[in-house]
Amino acid sequence: MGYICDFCGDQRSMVYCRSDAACLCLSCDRNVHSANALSKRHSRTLICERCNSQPALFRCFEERISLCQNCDWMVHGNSSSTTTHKRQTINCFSGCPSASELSSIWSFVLNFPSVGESTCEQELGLMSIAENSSTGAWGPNENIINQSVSGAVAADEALDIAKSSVYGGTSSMPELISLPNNTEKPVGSANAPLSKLCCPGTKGPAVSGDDDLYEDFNMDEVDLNIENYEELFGFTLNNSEELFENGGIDSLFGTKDISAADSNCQGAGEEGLSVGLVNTMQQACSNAASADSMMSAKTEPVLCFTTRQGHSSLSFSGLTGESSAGDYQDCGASSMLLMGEPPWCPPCPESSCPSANRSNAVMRYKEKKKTRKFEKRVRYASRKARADVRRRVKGRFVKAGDNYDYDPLSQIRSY
DNA sequence: AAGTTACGTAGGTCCACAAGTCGAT
DNA sequence: TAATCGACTTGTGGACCTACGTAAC
Repeated sequence: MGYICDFCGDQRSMVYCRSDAACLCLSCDRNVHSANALSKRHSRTLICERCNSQPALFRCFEERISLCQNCDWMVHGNSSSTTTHKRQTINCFSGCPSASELSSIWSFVLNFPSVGESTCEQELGLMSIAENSSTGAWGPNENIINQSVSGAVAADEALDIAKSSVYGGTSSMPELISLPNNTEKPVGSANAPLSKLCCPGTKGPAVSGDDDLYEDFNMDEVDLNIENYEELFGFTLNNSEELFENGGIDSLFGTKDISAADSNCQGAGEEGLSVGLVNTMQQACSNAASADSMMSAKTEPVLCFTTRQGHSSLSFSGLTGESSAGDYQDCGASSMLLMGEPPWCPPCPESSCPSANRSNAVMRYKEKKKTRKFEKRVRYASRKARADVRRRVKGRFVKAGDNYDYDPLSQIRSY
């Protein structure tokens, strides 16, 4: 993936296709994605002009550059001179838009090469560009993010963000939408505000105190029972720790139910806080953390659902300061969240897309897990030192003084 | 082609106990 | 507020066991 079109290897790539994990020039993009009805549904966006490998999420007016989540943070997250840069979210598109249509949604891109009109628009009868309409998406003004604005974004705004950023078109708005709100906090920021998940049915905007934050997500208004978790997450959990640490494929992509929250969560209950939480999904999303990235996090990641006095929130955890943003972006699945398209809101209503995404996710997960296995990190050297010299019976530790069949020091048996 | 068996691989579990954590005093 | 104490939890590695996938028959 990079500067040159992955398909023709000739032209400069301009578009990133999440489904294909490919960088394409506009011409190839049209060719590839006009091939069939499924490929037409691939959502694409511009390529980050900084790293040339990730889908861009924001357009910085000052820098005149399109940036992915990670690069956006690199550019705007640390320098006080750039934190106030105004930025516009970059919409995804699908179908086979013409150059002029692309220009209309990405007005900041001055010269779209003409790629000719394909017939697929007519065939499709619609084109699901996330337009800057007044209702379903951000208008130009609405798109502007000023980083000086802190923390949470109002629910309606978040909904609009999701609508415009996740996927165009009018069909199948997800029941729960992640907020691609990326810019406020760095990786592992301990006090990051809860990211908010909003639902189309939620009531009006609530800007932001912590309490308001909970108000945006009202359990009474969201059909979020246990049966819906699979729909919600794209997978179901039995134990979040199992999910993230042990990483059983079944627990991630399979059919287990949510039956027990992590003990870390359970201990957090106060004042109706049913399940505790550790960090925030915002952190996960803001660092382009994919599911498997989070799974590979080195410290106890937790997925928790919280309710407090009728207010609810949802959070992922597992990102710590020792994990750089780049760590989360180098994985294939990152685009899922980078695109503002969480696994629980498939971009297309048909079942084919989720299944394809799912198989891709499984494949990426397996590869990641394979690699991760050999990266075990010892947290306490002293404990390792003890374990290394401990006497055992068939691999198990034995009480001091008991017979043993293996002594790491002497390699002899006591009987 | 379908079913059975053998084999390899991956991951979970078990054990004891020092070190760490946390609440009570 | 700081110090101390006790109860509880965590983490560590090697061997074993089980589940799963693949190949051969």
